[in-house]
Amino acid sequence: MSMVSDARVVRTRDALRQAMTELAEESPLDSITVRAIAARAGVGYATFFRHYADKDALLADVIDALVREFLAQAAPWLMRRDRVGSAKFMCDFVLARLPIYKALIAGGSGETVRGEMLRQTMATMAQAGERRPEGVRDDLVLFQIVSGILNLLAWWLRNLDTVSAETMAEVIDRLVLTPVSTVRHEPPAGL
Amino acid sequence: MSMVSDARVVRTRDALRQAMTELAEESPLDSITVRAIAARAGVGYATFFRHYADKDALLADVIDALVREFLAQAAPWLMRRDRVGSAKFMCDFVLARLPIYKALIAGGSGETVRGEMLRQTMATMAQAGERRPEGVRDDLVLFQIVSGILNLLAWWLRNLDTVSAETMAEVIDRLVLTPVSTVRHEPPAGL
DNA sequence: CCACTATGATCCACTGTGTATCGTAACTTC
DNA sequence: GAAGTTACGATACACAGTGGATCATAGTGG
Repeated sequence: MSMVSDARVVRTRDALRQAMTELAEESPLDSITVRAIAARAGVGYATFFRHYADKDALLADVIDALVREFLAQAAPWLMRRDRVGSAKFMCDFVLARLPIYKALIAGGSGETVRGEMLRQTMATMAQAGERRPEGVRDDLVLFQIVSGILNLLAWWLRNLDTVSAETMAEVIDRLVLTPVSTVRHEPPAGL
Repeated sequence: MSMVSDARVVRTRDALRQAMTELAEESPLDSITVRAIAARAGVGYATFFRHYADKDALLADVIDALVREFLAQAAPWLMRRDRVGSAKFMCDFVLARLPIYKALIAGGSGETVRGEMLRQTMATMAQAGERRPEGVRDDLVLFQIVSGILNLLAWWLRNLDTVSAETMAEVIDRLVLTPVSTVRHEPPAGL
């Protein structure tokens, strides 16, 4: 994929991603400047722009990696049809990486996370040769699954003290996964 | 509420809200400058800051008015227990004000809309003396209703050409309203 | 009618972005 | 290990947008 053989490039980009992650966990995204990122990464200011067009491009790169990690680990769970088990895995996964997910999902850039999650999920499904369920707008279904789960997780991350991962998994199953699975087999008129 | 008797103030604020609305329908929110808003409103640049702390404050004011309008007209529908009818009303309502809702919900500030919608809905319910259903985290329920509907509307506004309002109302009912209503009476263990 | 105050015009300091330049240091390839 | 390539740090700069300040003027409410 990435035809980068120069060790300096790898080092710099890793440092920038790491710096962005750290800063995102410390302060709101809008207040993070390119200068702060470069400083934290121990990298010259101008060097930043040799690797990323702007702050959002770096953030997208960070999110891309996070989503990739999630999908890789989640794949076996999603193969089985154990809905509550899948939901539980997601809750535990987020819980184990609390700071950054709190910053991203509950913070301002849930939009970007959702977009990247949708993109990569579609790509993964396409290469897995998933067949399209007939009579159902499966882009709407996928959108609802991803958005619905991210929504509930966003709420949960702001209410961790009052709701356990087990309970949240059950909620996700009842409010998103099960409803979507029923609509898949018995679509409303018109879809 | 607003203790403003000076006609100039009313005129200026109306002009600013109107200008913000027009510009939001024309271009992405981030690219709208305070200078552009002031110019469009036919108002001096410095005058803007005499009424709003920044661009977001004005946007919040505009959204506040939109949500207020929605809740006022939606109240009768929400009193009845006709879920599909309520969903249909929402779809038609948004459809009748397409440009601004497309800019806000499908655009970048869905977060603000959701927040304002949650705030005002809670306030409305509180003053209507809605009783708290026992054993259910009703803040989670309300959050899910508002977020879920706004999510699906956001998708719909990007796919208006392929899905009718009637179909969308049915989808909203099946994916959000009905699931939430079942969890209300039979909550998952732990809530 | 008059005191009051919102307004328009303009200036300014400040922050952040993104580009350009240049000498130096590090890396890859052979 | 040497040579050629290339990324890097430092710095300067043009530019856009913000938000606060001033002051004469015009509109407003009592």
